[in-house]
Amino acid sequence: MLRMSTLLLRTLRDDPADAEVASHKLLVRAGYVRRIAAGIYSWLPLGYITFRNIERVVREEMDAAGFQEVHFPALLPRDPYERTNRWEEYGGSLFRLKDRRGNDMLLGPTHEEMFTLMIKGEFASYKDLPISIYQIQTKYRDEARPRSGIIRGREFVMKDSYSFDIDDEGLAASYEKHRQAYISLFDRLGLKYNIVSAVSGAMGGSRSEEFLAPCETGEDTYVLCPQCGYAANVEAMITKVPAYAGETPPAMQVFDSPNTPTIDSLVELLNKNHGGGFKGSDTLKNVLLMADGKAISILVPGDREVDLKRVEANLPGVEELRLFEDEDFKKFPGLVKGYVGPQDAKKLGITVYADPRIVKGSHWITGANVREKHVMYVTHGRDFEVDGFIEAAEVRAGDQCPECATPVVIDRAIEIGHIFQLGRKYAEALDLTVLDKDGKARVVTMGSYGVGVSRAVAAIAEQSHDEIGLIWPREVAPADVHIVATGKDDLPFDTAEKLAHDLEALGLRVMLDDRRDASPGVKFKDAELIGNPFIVIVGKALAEGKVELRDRKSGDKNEIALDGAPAAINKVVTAH
RNA sequence: CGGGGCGUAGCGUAGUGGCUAGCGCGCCUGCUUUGGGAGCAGGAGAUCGCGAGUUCGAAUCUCGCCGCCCCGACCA
Repeated sequence: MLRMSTLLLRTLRDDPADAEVASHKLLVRAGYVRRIAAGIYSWLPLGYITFRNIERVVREEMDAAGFQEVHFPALLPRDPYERTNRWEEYGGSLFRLKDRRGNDMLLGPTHEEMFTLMIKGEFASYKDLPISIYQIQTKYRDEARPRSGIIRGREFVMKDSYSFDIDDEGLAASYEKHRQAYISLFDRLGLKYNIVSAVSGAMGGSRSEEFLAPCETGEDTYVLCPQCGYAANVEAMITKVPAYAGETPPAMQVFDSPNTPTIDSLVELLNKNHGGGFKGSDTLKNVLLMADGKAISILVPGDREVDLKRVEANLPGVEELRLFEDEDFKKFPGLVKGYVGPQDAKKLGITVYADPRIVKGSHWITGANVREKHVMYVTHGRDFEVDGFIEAAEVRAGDQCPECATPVVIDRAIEIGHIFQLGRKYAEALDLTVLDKDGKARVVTMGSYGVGVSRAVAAIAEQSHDEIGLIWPREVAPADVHIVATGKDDLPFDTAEKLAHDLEALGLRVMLDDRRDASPGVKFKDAELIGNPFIVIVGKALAEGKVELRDRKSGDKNEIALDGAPAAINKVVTAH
């Protein structure tokens, strides 16, 4: 039983000055967490109980799926991370340190290497596969900018699991098992979420989905179709465009366009000198990028910006991607800043990628590769060719859903889980093979799967609170029932004490406000702030032999007879 | 890493060169109070982030450092 009279807890009346988002403010005010350093928090009793409840749900669902729990150190040697090149690749986000002998060590940001080596150390046969193992571990990432309280910390707890299979079909099955386990665990945690297609990106796998918990303060942006439920990370959003059905345009026509280095200035000139009705979307924007030292041009409709994150996600293998700088223009004298067109790309030695909207046969107004001149009727397939299509343009609310063509909405969310078909990258780097039926060595294929356990505390708080405090789903709340005793004599306190014991005997978890010196108002405010799903008030109504039961979320209040109260309360609570 | 802001008691804050650094919450003591963050009286608690400098005098001005928050870049 949690007794308010002795709990290590001091609720705060004011929002902390360094908190911006609701979860951060409330978790601090209600006495769940305290900041130690940027992105590093300690858990007070209430916070740690809640945290462990979430951890327990995660563990139970992992175990139910048949995955085996293991545990690695957070403090790790450099060597395994050297072999996968991540000692370097991880950059500034890796906490590096040296032991007394000068050996390089690190605090694990994620544990692919260690898991791979664990399987390699124990197993060597296809008969041992498939297997999935997991841990619940503290991770360390020296984020450039920790933010939003415990949503994005430098130290956080993650459940990470890894599947090992002999072939792609096995991987697909392991992936699906994890997907199902995640669905049941997030459902149990009472989180609202969308499963969103993601881009596997630099990790080099194939299929990947994120579990995103929608909330305004989330830092991930994703696309959602209100009609068919299609959901995708902005990087993974697919553009579907019908084939060009218009007439074949006349031959290219160059025109003078002084002082029109931007799309806006070009459209203005067109409408002034060439009749009205021109829009930014009639023009073709050529955005020049340097990709690992190679010049590429991205073609998008003039009214769209290029989204570098999307480009990067869709250009696998490229390590450094940046916009053209003046230095780069010097190296390509044929490119005239502000007047670039794709017609002469071959001649200029530039690779051209087009947004899917630049369909074959469509014609555009674009730069003439000559200062102060543009061209119209520049036609894809006739006047220029592209080296490939790429998802490059920014995604906007109202863009068409690739599944059903309904206008999509754009929403924000917190990433609470990520499942990922890793493939053979780590197995190859660390030489994880097993012998197959024919006695031949085969590289194992892996999946990796993460749940942010500490982050889930904040995600639930974000999704489940009101102006006056937190509102926990029962399974994660510090207690099922928060009993408040009010009054000046012993009766309400003795009654509350007995009720607490009776409820515990029925299997409920109880928090009891047995403070004799606090006023009723303080106790009510604290109970509401702390956010247990049910509040029982033992006070005034005792005169009629009743106690009051409140539903924290709905605010519903009911008086119930003290006689038989434990059973009645138990019934309401367990039906929740 | 670029831009902006902030650092005064456990928390929230006032104080732009001049007396013993002020107030609210919280904390301690006593009395009263007990269904919506009680009242009165008394009290404890602050090297004003750290270090240098300017000055008769610095929380206040200058320089350096450290820390924290926000926007962006980054984020298996």
